[in-house]
Amino acid sequence: MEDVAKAAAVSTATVSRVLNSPELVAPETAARVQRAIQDLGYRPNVFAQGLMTRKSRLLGIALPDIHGEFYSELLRGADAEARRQGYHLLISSEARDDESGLIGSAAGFVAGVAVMLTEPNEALWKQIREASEPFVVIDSDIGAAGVDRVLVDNAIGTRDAVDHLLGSVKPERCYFVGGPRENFDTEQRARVFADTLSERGHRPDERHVRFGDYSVDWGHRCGGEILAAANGEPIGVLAGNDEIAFGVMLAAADRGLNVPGKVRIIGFDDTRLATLLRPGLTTVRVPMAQVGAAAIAALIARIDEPGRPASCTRLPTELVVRGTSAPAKP
Amino acid sequence: MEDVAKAAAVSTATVSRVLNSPELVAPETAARVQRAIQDLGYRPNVFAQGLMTRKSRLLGIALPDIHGEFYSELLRGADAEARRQGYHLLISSEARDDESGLIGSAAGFVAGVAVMLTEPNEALWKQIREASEPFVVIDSDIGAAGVDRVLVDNAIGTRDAVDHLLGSVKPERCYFVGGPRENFDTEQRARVFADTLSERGHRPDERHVRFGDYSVDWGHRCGGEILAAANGEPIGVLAGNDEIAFGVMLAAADRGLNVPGKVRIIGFDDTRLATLLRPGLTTVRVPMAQVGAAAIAALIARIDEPGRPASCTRLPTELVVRGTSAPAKP
DNA sequence: CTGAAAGCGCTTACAG
DNA sequence: CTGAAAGCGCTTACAG
Repeated sequence: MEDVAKAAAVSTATVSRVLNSPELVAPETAARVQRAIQDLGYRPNVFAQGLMTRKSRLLGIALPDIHGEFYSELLRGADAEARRQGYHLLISSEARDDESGLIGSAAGFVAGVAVMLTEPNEALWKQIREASEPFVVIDSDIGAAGVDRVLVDNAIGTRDAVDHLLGSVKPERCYFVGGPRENFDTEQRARVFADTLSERGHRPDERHVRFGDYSVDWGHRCGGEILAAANGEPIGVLAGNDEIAFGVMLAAADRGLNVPGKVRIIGFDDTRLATLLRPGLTTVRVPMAQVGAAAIAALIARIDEPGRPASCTRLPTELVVRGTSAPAKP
Repeated sequence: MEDVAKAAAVSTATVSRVLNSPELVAPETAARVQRAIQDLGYRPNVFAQGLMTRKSRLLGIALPDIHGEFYSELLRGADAEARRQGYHLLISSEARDDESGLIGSAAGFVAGVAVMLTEPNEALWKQIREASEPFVVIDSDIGAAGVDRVLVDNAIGTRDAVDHLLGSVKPERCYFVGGPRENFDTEQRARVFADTLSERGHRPDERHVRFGDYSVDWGHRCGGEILAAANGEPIGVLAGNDEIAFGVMLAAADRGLNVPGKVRIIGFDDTRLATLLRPGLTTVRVPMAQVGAAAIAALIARIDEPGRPASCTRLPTELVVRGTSAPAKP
């Protein structure tokens, strides 16, 4: 920096101003300094900057140990947005392990952090509320006392999926096979599933709304039970994610039941798996990359303007019709 | 820090020494300082530290825009190792885009960076050689003038896979359907495939060793061509990755050819897909999490001891037999 | 074994 | 609009 100042025949203060508040510098001076910066390939020292300004261009992102594909999509979106705004992304996959995970170890390190919270976690929420740096929470709909949040709007996609199913299946022959009961997304999907059916005059009971985990195995098992009890007319299954949906497809195959002929299946997430399966899996797309980008955008917005009211971004989900479901109006 | 010094009735220099070179401090003094640190919840300022020492506990990792699952597995391994050694991981998914990607933007920021390089990239290599911070290269077998590398040893798994195929298929009826020709892994897998067959007295020609891309589509297409030409006895296919293998399975299904009865198929990577398919996909497991961990370990080793000779870690691959291949000795 | 002091490279009131 | 100067919180020779 000293060299730049010398080369441009100004003080280091001016160089600093050119970089941080160009409006305070006379245009000609600024130009001269810019040129010197170019010529000398000067890059400000991040540590010195951080030491003075008390804030870095570093953002943390903490994810639970979720399905690989989700993870990487979200990260990709987050990274792209961070980069676009001149920030770097620090990752941590231990949102679940150690409570003090990223939050503790990156304290005072990072200008803010985005945490994904898929299940209730009071301990973590407490830390978030007490933390000194800005936080944004992904996927958690609760405990939102003034904390920025980014959510997936499961309602749209779920409603469309149920309507789609009802185009060719009776309400009483529709099932929801979800992930863990505590999982925010599964919970919301289950609720909207039940509500939508209710509006059609059929309130599903607990045999029709099932909870388990996000695995092929669970889908296979639960699908098997459902199919064993259901004979005759076609049934419809909305799964909590694509893997569960695939499990249900397997259960149908076990019984020689044609999909979509006898069983109409809809997944959730629109992962790669959905496009690979034959027939292709009808599913509800969740825009994970956008979720990541939105979280980072919200975080930076808060850093830039700490006083702003807490935001809540809701990203829409969308039904993607492929081969495992019948057309809406047969 | 000043407060800690005061509380422990020592100078800040001593506090610093307790933290960085405890062996230089008298045990009792050290204990006193430690206690003060505890009591006050003191955490050193990372920026001030970085400003003095010229190095951070930050490591960069740059990955090409590869398949989600790979990406996240590698990252998980890398993150775990970094954390274990008290480092943080900064990610960048743009190893491919902008040449100056992570390398430029994180310069002087990060104590070292791990880059994954799956194809020749002279421009990137040049930057790596000229960079001031330590680098370790993942997956690239070339241009290794004194640079630490972490590689996957494709030879073991490929050889085992071919042997496995040859247990029930004639050498002249074995095919390799690879990814991109320039891809280091595909190239090595193809070479070992050809060599192993040659040792068995049959040197395969270009009809038996094919290159395309890492997609289901390519596997489907290429598998279709191969199966169209091959009738009668069973054939064996080693695919460049699991998705290609799945494409070949699809091609077999198109023609009503039983797998593994008429077509024996082996994939590569052992992704989640391999376990989801029916029949389960026989495949060669690539330990991605370990690759990530090894890269970080090598990077830290170099940071700690800049003079050490360049290391080259080779992680073994392993054949995992599932349903798409016949038993070795029928 | 410990302390006083200089300095890392920046930013930012404070004067002018 | 610009510069001199203080200071951010640490580390590290240098003395003792």
